[in-house]
Amino acid sequence: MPSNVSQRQNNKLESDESVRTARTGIRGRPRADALTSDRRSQILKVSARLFAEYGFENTSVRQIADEVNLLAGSLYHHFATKEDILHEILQEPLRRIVEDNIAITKLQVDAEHKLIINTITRFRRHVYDGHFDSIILNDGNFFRRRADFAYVQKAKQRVFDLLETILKDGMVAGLFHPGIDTYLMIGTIARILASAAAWFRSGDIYTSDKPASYSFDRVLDFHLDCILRMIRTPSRLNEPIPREACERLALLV
Amino acid sequence: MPSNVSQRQNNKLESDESVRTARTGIRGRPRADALTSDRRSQILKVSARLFAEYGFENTSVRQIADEVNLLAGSLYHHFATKEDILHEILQEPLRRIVEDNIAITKLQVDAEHKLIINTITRFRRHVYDGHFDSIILNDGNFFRRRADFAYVQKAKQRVFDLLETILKDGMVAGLFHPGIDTYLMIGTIARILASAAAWFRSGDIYTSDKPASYSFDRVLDFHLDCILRMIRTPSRLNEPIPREACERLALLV
DNA sequence: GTCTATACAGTGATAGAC
DNA sequence: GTCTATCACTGTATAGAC
Repeated sequence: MPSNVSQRQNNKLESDESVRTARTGIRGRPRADALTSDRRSQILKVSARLFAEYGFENTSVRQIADEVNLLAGSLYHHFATKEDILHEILQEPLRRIVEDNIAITKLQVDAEHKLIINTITRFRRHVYDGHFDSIILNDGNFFRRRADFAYVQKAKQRVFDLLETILKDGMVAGLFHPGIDTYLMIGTIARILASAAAWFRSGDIYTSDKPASYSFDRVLDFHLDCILRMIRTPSRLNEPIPREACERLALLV
Repeated sequence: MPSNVSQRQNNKLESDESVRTARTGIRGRPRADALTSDRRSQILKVSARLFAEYGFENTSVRQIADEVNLLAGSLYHHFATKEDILHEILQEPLRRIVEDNIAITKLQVDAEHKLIINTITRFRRHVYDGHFDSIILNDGNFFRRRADFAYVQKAKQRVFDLLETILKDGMVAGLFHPGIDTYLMIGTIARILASAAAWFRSGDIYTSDKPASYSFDRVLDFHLDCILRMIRTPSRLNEPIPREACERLALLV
């Protein structure tokens, strides 16, 4: 899954032509099979990728238009402003976060299982909603400055609230060591998962003697291990991590 | 130290006027006491702050010029390009990283002490070279795209190399548990410290029931504890963290 | 639904007067 | 060392023809 998306092809002429002929070929007859009203979702998909790579403010509407073979002006038939595109990109991933949290809260398992399931789920989302995740990470300053994007912070808050509940429950149940500063630990766990997923997506290789292509599962296991070491009460450190059981439950989330 | 720098005052007219009178008042007589040839370092300081807050690409030369009470064109008497300003901002913090690494390598202490000293040093740099750190973090994509900034990656590599040596030594010495995947652990530790420092600087408060103003030392202790839990061989988990001894050595670094 | 054409503010950078 | 004036370009966005 790790990939390097670097080549910013300057395919203006080439693609302009190819598509123009394609379009003329079906003039007046909107195909239902392919991407008809899909212009809209096509724009969303391309924008998400560009925003993730260059940042929202550093992506121009011309760049977006180029990649969907439109002229800049034509974008404004589909969206009122560039910011509206961003709003719509954020909508679904944010909804998923809320749904995940509700589902995990309802589970009838102990705090450690919930922690593991939450970790699996969050890490999966971070990795597979990669564009969303990059945007949230890279344009964090932008979202903080702009009041009309405050709902982004609200979703983040929900994630923190769930983690807080889990940590406190686990401490009461004696599963986690009693000295945990939940406030600091919540932030630390969240940042570990987000930044690890960003690394995993980018496929960044920093050390020479490990060309290393790590699988999703291996990276996930590593971080589960780290998090449980930070949190478990020492006497429980050698207990196995109920990975499979939690994995099954995580799929239902 | 945590602060919120949000207000981007639109004081163009106001400051334009006030300064113009101030300058006319001392026309022709450059004061030696204040900032004479300091124009240059003043520009660097202001630029670092702006780049850190808005990102390099989203900061305009006019913004910089405004804040040092110059016109945009005049900046080009001091620097050839906007990118040169960035190059110079990066120079010193990067040099410090290299020096830190050399100093730590030379220390005659065991791997765990080195790990702790390295953690203290890195965290301190992250927090107090805050502008540098924000730039590295926020404009990471920019640096990765641009070959003429490759030296940034090189410094990062040195940090990783040192951590790798420490981890391997500690495992051989039986101080750290033997199963550590050093490659993954290096990245995880580095990201934990960088992202924790970014959080600490921003003073971001995400949970309602903890208004919490954490001290530098408290946050550092928390992360030292987390890192050692992840790494120590279980039987050594209850040994105290030699904080003071390492703190003294870290000050010499 | 897309294109042509354009408005208009902002961008990094330069030339030459003072 | 700073200012004035300006260049060539890119930024988001709009109006109206097809």
